[in-house]
Amino acid sequence: MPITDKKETAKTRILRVASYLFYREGVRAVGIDRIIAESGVAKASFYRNFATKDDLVVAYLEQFYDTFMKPFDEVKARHPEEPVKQLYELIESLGARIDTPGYRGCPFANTAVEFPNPDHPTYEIVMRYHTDTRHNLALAAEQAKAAEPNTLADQLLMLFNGALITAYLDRASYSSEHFAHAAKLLIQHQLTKKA
Amino acid sequence: MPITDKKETAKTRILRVASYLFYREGVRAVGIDRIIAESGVAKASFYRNFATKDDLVVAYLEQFYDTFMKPFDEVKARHPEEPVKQLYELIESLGARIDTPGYRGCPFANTAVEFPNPDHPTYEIVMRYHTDTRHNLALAAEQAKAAEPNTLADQLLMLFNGALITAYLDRASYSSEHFAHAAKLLIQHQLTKKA
DNA sequence: CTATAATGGTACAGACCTGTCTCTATCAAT
DNA sequence: ATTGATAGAGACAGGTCTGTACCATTATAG
Repeated sequence: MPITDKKETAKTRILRVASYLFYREGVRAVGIDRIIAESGVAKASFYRNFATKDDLVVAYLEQFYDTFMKPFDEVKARHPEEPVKQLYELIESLGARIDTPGYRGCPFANTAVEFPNPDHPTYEIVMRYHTDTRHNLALAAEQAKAAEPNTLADQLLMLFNGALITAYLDRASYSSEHFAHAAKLLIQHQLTKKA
Repeated sequence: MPITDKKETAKTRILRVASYLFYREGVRAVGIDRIIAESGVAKASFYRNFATKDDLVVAYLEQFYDTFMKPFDEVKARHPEEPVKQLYELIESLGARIDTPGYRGCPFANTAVEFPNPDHPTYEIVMRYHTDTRHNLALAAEQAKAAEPNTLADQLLMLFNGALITAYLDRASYSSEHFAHAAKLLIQHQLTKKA
């Protein structure tokens, strides 16, 4: 096996190019041939690293899973004893992600729209992303002593998903300030409410 | 030209079957051959009524456009002098739509995900749906004397889109009560706030 | 230097997709 | 009954897609 990793390996190159194209143009719209051409890789090399296109799509989502979950760990580490601050920073984090150039919506939602069949290999990771996100939100809400942590988690998740898709559909009608303001309103209402 | 319409014409049959399949399985996933087979129509008849598949997709979205815009007219007619009631009934209307069996997300958002290219023929109607919805919300917010009508419209649109996509991605984490409650909270905050 | 593993290039098979074409059958109006 | 519009059935072309096979090339390990 190779010791040096100076040159980017074929597998990582494929995954990088595929992620870029899948996210920008959609999974179904981007064919294997295009990925091979733009990553400068042989077709055989592709199929040696990914048995099927679906396997590549799952790997693409796994990457985003890590990216999307990291903020939860980060805010927990940064403010271990301040759950409300955790929630607020999660809001900032999502707003920043949306304001990033090249933003094209939520890759999990997008993939679920392209492959609605629960038998599809992508179904599992989309659900995992969603339930984990909801679980983390509920945990923070509970520690923040929200009156109804699950209600708050559901509402925040709804608003998060709404921000993600609205900013994608029509940039002009989205504002990170309006989003953050609405989210904080939902949080504050749950904190001042009697359980 | 035919006088009687007793038998469903080929065009409406195609559109009905295509709408069902496009909405359930996605536009790219459903081919012309399948639509022809399931609507019991000849291929020539199909292309006599729709020059291309894209034309059919646009017709499919036009149908949904009417469906999605109707509630705005209805609530306005029902409560012409009560804009807050209009907003509340719009919330109810959306919740009811989501709770309908066979619900599979927002057809406009779904199509935009499948065809992100602004040059695609579907782009225009998706934008039209979105801007019209936002405009109608802002109008009601203004008449309700919201402190910042455009802010409220943006936030409601975000929450509406979020409810639509969240209910699609994970039915278990969606609740029409939680949605309605969050929406009413945003409205009430804008009504009690000083301009 | 040699052996081994990873890679590039490319042709190809089989399926599916959109769209065109021809021919035949039906049906309503005159 | 004849005519003209509408519709069904299906072959076919040209392209694209996924996935396989074969062979030459490069680079690294021993």
